[in-house]
Amino acid sequence: MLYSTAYLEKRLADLQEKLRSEGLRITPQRRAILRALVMEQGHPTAEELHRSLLPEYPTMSLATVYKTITMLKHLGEVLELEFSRDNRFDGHNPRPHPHLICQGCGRILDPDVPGLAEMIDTLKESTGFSVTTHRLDFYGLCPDCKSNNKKDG
Amino acid sequence: MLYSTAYLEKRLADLQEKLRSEGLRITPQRRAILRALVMEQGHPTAEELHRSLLPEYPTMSLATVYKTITMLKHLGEVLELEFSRDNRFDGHNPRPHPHLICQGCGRILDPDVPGLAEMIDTLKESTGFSVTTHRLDFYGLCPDCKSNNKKDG
DNA sequence: TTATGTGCAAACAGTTTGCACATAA
DNA sequence: TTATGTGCAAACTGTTTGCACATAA
Repeated sequence: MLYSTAYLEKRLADLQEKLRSEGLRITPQRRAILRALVMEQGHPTAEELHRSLLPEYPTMSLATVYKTITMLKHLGEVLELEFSRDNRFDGHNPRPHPHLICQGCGRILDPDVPGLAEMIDTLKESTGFSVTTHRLDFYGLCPDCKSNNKKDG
Repeated sequence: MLYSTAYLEKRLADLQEKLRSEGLRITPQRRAILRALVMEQGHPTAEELHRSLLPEYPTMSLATVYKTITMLKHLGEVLELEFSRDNRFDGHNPRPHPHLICQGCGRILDPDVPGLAEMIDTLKESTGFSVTTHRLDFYGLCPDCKSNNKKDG
């Protein structure tokens, strides 16, 4: 997940433009939440976003974070990863895509999975379903956590 | 998901034997919950299980349903599908496997996904992760709901 | 100026837990 | 007989909502 600063600034500007074009107001809170969602590498929870914003915006409420994320989901600009506790949000790539989750450090990567589109086509053919979206999470240990485990064990 | 009655009865007997061998008590409630989990086609929620048991076991509490499911998860005999609301449980195949979920009728199928093992091997190689488990859900419309949609539209 | 957004606190829903009572072994 | 399980109600946690006040446009 290595986006250039220029790329991230462009994404942020595009998001603001989208709000504007939808007639939605651009408040300091929304600007801050957009920025945090875009700049934050990784897939933060609502709590994490809120916590990271509090120092600079001491009156920022968690409810506003949730409301803004909900708005962005409806605009199709944020992907929500639902876990049974602590959902996480992807403000970079709002289209469904596979995730690779390290059970050691919690890191979430967006790996390339070659052949996925073909797999879904096959699935459609064999089942008669129309497959419109998906949620694909692979769990394991990242290289770092694998070697740490060996040291500890 | 078309298991024969004989197969389901065997699964039920195996589960009871597992409890016995672990020194866990076989109470009427547990017997009933095991039976419901095994016989219920599909992937019921805790509430659905509880509701289906209430007529025959009017004093059955939702807490006991949860506690029994938790026990079965620890024994590795039930797979929990976590959604942000209303988790669902698979008492047939407790190993992680792909699901195909109809957004029309809520039906959940366990499709064959050829090439999945190879895909995971490739993922391991390209990322250096050890991939130990996964959660793979494909969403769409089943053939029935597709044609109903056409009629309604 | 006024429709929209914010922040607080309360509500909500699914799940878990503490504890007195019941019961399988 | 007694360690384990049950059922109730309360607690918990992440998320949503209602409403008075604030503010972007």
